[in-house]
Amino acid sequence: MKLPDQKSFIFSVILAVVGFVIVEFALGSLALSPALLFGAGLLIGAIAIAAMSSEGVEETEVKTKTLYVGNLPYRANEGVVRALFEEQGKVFNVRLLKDKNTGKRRGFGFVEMAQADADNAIAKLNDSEFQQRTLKVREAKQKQEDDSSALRTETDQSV
DNA sequence: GTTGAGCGTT
Repeated sequence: MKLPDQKSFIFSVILAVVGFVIVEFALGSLALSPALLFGAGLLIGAIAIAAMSSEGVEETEVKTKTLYVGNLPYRANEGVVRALFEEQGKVFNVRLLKDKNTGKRRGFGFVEMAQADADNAIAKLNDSEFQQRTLKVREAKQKQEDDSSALRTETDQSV
């Protein structure tokens, strides 16, 4: 059993609270015991979370790898980069980083693809010309949260 | 509206 996204989980909790309130109003008019109302609310919440979880597990089997894309032209947006990488495989996510203060594009970003397609995209798109600029496509360094045993970060703290 | 080595946010 695996939990869905953090966003889906939070949404499930909200749904559980809403279900609890609904049960309160529905059964409250019947003048039942508060303990029974609380139990019914927890039951509705559990059913809601189980339903949301079963929906999230359906597509959690895909193994993705994050790619670092550098030396991008400033005029490039996420749509063009996504279209470029989709020529090599399925693209799950594209993030072009912008400066937090000014909001301008910083000229690099991250593309999330499948593992095989990601390796193919590196070989095809690295040092390739894109809008008169030489792209730098490499494997992303750290921020990817995946169990890929290829890169294992070991803490070098001395005993 | 500008610039040009780099590894990041919900």
